[in-house]
Amino acid sequence: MFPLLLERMYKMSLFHNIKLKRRKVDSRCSSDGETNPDPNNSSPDSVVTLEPVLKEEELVHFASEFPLGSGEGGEESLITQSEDPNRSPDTNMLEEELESVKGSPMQSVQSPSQQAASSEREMLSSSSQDNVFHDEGKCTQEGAPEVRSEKPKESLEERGLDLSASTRQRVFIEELPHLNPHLWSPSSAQAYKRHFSAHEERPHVKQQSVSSLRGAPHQKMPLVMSDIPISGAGETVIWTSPSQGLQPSEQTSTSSIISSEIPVSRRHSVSNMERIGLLGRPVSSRSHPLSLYTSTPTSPITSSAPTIGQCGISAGPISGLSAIGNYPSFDLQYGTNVQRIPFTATSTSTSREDVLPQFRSRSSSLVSTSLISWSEKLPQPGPSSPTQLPDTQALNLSVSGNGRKEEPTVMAATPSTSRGPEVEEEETEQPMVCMICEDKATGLHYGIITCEGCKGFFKRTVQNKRVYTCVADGNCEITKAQRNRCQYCRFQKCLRQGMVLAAVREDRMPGGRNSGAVYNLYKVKYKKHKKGQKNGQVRQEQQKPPSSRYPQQEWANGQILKTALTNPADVMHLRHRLENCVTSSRDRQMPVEQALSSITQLIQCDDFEDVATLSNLQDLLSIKSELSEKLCQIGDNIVFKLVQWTTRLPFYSELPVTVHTQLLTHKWHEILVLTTCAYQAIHGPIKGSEASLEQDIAAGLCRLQTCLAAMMGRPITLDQLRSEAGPLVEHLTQLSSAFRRMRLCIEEYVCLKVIIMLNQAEEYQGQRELEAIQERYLAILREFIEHRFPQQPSRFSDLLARLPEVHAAAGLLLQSKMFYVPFILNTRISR
DNA sequence: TTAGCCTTGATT
DNA sequence: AATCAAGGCTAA
Repeated sequence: MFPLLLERMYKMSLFHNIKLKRRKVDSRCSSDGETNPDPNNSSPDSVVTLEPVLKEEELVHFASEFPLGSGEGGEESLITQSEDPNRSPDTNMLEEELESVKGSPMQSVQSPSQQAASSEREMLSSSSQDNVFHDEGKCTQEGAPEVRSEKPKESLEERGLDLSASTRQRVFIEELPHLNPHLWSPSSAQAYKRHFSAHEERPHVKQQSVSSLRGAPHQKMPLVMSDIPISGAGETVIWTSPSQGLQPSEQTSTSSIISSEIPVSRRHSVSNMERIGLLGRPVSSRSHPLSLYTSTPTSPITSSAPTIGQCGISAGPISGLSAIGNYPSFDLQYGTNVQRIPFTATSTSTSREDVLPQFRSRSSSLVSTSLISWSEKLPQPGPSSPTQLPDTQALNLSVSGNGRKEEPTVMAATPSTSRGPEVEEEETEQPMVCMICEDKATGLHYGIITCEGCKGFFKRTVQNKRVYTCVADGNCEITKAQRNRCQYCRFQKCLRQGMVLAAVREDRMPGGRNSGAVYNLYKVKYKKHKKGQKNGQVRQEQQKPPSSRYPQQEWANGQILKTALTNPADVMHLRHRLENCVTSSRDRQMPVEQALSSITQLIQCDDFEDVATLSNLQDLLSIKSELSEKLCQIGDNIVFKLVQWTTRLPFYSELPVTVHTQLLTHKWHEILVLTTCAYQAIHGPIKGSEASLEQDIAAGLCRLQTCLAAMMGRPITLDQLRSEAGPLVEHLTQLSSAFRRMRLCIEEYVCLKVIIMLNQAEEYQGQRELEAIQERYLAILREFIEHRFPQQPSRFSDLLARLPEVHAAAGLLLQSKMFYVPFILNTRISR
């Protein structure tokens, strides 16, 4: 994996060079001399000395021992970086890996500091385009705005954020045991494999069923989360966020592998690549974000009474940063020992066959490929998630057993149409279909596969900074026949599907290829690129959001919102105060262009349909697998998408991973509720006959009944369903209905989502930081609403007033542990 | 304004 | 030389 990474870095440098070449005319590319303020800077000296090398241990981070977190905050390093004495890289394998990525594009491998230094130049090409917005209103004729550098990056410590070394090494999802479905059952690694690295897997590996890898059979049909037994040797994948603080001295101690693989002459380039980076994610957290856990049973499951299928993320209390401390409770709950096993080629290929059977048959290179692919996928921001990639595409990206790569075929279907198993594309050359209008596609354009028409449309829109308006409700269908009816919706779809603004060249230079930075934003990679590169990790243009410019006002908003979220009873009072705030701050509004641009960013981050629906529900219903497995798949899905979304957020890099962890920990269920209900409201069937709420609820229960019966393989009475899921369905339906009535639009939804997540009730060190960001999005949302719905002066506060309902429904969801319910309620409209 | 076809130029 | 994804041109 190591050379693979290096090769990628080298590639990055090549792309970067192009970029420089292309952009050097731009005089604004100037901030290179900026010192790096980030104390996390893992390699400031590498930037200066152009010495890119990373210590191998840093690149190949394996924790061989994981203390189970004794402290409340788990402050001791959770990941001990130990050299595995058994680790002797198979040279052939490594070379295979290297070979397999020849010609591959760079991936974002960057230290946190590099990010600070990186975005300036790279963002220039997109910054002005980011200001294109897509609603009525003026367009930004002034041209490119300056790179947002008015907010000098304070050191994170100065910002009161915990950046102790151990904290920096903290695990991301690892800190969310209840959020981490991998802690639920042994099937997790397999499930993650499906999600993350199916693209690279060899077919024969894919075939392995999870259950066949298990030990003892389940004692009984698991129905509730706490019923899911972990009764066999299994494994759980945990994301880790390994060390970020590489010392320059360490970095110079290049391993022989590095020296041999990267000619000295290239190191400059590699270093440049590091420096420019892509979207500013730490090298280390990118490189090896996971390790494996195994679970072995120590006692029979102590189950609660059988009840309607519940799935879940731990039933235990949500405890945020002290999540590590949850592991013991997890153990207790499930009667298992959790043994952490480093996920390394050596460990999987040598002695731990019994524990990691699913990887046993894989070559170490494949394991490392998976590892790398994980690391590439997880922490990088981008407007679409890898889960979007159809499994069939993943299959096409698999490598053959001897490590040689097969030519990946670009899928032409939209994520929504390509998810199903129906899209078998094998060698048969199916005509490519435009991901926007389904016309005949002519290739990859601006990051996705489109027809000439949509390509040209996108180009014209961006180049001319055109602004469109939808005369309807912003949900126009875009097909070949109708694509010219609504430019607004067409362009929105372009963004949603992942077309990259930055790919439209400011300098209009024809020909050539795009820079790596731009290329890395692509959802689909160049056909020529080899399998390892292809898993469409799309990153979004990283535009440093401006610092909060409205401290007082927004602070007030934040306080009000917080109260609203925690004390629903005060909504009326809050609404009144909010309205005061809104009116009293009119003179401080952010420019509408900025608001719209930020919203566009959020929309790009948010793969709405993907996050709001279960793509493989049909599979879940039909496949004869154990219920626990199905539930875990759902859980995997949920968590993965949530994490993906988080990492793509524009402000992701503004907060330490630990904070994001905390945010997700506390808010995942509300986000889930908001997402699914908003989806239902926005994309659901138009209730022409104005079905009553009761009818809607009844319909939802019926659907639930059907799905559950199919999943569980036995009928369920409506009474049982009603008693156990009734209130939840009611709440969700009510919320959807309320959103639908007010015609919630996607712009509002993406803002609300961020606002909800950033609303942390409890105090902690970085509170102010969060509030600042939240307030920014409150201002953005308010601005948007005032602009888009000027005739609805109370819409902003009305919208916020829905949040307590989200809170309540989410509470029910958590309580019920039936996290799939909102998805099932959505499925009839998603399929 | 759209979209099909052409030119361009870096990469393979 | 072929490929591919940029931008350009122009008839409709």
